[in-house]
Amino acid sequence: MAEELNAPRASAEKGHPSQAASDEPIRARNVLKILTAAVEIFSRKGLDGARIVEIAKASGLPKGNVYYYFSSKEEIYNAAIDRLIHSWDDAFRHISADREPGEAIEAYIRAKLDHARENAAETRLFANEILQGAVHLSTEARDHMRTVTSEKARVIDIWAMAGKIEKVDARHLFILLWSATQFYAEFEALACDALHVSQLKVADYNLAAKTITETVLRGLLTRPS
Amino acid sequence: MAEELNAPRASAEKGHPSQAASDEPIRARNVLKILTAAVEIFSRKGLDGARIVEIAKASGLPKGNVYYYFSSKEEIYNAAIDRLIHSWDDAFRHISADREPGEAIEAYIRAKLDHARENAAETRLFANEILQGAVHLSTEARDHMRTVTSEKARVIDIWAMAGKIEKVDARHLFILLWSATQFYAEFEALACDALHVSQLKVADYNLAAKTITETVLRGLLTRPS
DNA sequence: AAAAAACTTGACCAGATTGTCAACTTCTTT
DNA sequence: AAAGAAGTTGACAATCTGGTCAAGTTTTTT
Repeated sequence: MAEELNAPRASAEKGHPSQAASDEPIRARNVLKILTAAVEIFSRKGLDGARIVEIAKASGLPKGNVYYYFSSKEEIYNAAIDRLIHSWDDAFRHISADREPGEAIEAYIRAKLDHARENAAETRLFANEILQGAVHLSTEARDHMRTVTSEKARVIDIWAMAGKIEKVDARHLFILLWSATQFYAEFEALACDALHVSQLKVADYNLAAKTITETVLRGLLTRPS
Repeated sequence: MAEELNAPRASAEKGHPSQAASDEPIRARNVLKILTAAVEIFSRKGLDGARIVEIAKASGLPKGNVYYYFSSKEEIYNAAIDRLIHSWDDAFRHISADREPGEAIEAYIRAKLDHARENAAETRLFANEILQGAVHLSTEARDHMRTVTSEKARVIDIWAMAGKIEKVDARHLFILLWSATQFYAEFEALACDALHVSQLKVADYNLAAKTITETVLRGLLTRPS
């Protein structure tokens, strides 16, 4: 209902995928401005806490213009959330049965940390959404994450059965890795306090990667003793 | 300014610590009701996202009554936040130089996980506050946490110098332990999906403790090889 | 039991917030 | 260059929200 408003929007909603940004420069640019600002604000305040004037101001557009592209705050939020899911898979791709567990897990940790650092706002937004109970995550998105997790858990099991790593609960292991790699972006204020720095730099992320990798891998890899 | 309103409140604000709940049954009971409800709501929505009518409803008191005990939403929030800090130290007490690192760290992990499970709402509230930039954490609270962290980091260093554990960056190690132990309470929805359960039970927490402990300790403890 | 203090409550207010819209400007098409 | 589509904008309305308060009830004190 009320989906037919803002007619021009609909025409571009599921536009021909062959024609990208240059096809609709103004719309694409402004939608991007809005979503970028929205991710930043939503990631700190959540859906209910964010004020759309704040998003409008951060995007450099007047409020009325924001409503030209999106019909409600929820719609902006959902659009922002939808973009998060795909980033889930990327790092996970490293967990593959045909690789050696040591380098695969190290690569995974690095990829996760890099992603969190380079997409801190998105990472926080995701955290915020889960904190609130994942109410706005589509069931498809959750199903997808579940499926990928199961798939990758089997890789861990295969490595364990092959004697390449110690026996470990794969799902809890993933949680251990997720939590550690996302922490620095999500709880930057706390990490800064703990590390006695005023701002996380690349060096801090490198030492984080080293600490996580060494600690976990040393505990995981079987040794030819 | 405007601090003199609600006069009776002030009289009990810093009341004689010798007389506890039974001294002011009604006030103590209602303040507790409000704070309990507030922690639950704030932990999901944050300061700006929470509606005080919602807190009022959850506490079973009419809104006007809530304002009889607290003069603003911020005051409720700060009161809720203040209670979090002390729980910080409790688990940390296990990290002590005169204990064996293996059992000390295991006890620490267990204590942290237990605390997160038993105080899920508080744990989420803390996470939410840090996510938003820790703006409402008093500087004393942050200083305290920093101090305790430094103190305990030295214990790790002592263990490492004594050759009892591998060399590791103590602060990043703590972050690894914090993130893993808090994850289950903060991101329960995600953990449930990952573990293929609809609700976390004690058994899940036990397996979490086992996985974290074994993985980290196996990677940390030096072996008499 | 009377008075005072503590507590309760729903109605109310002012400002904030979401969402609308008509008039306007800019871009695209022909 | 004309016409139509797309985009812009500030003003506006309806609702929501934080916070107040006066009038009432209950509890405590004397």
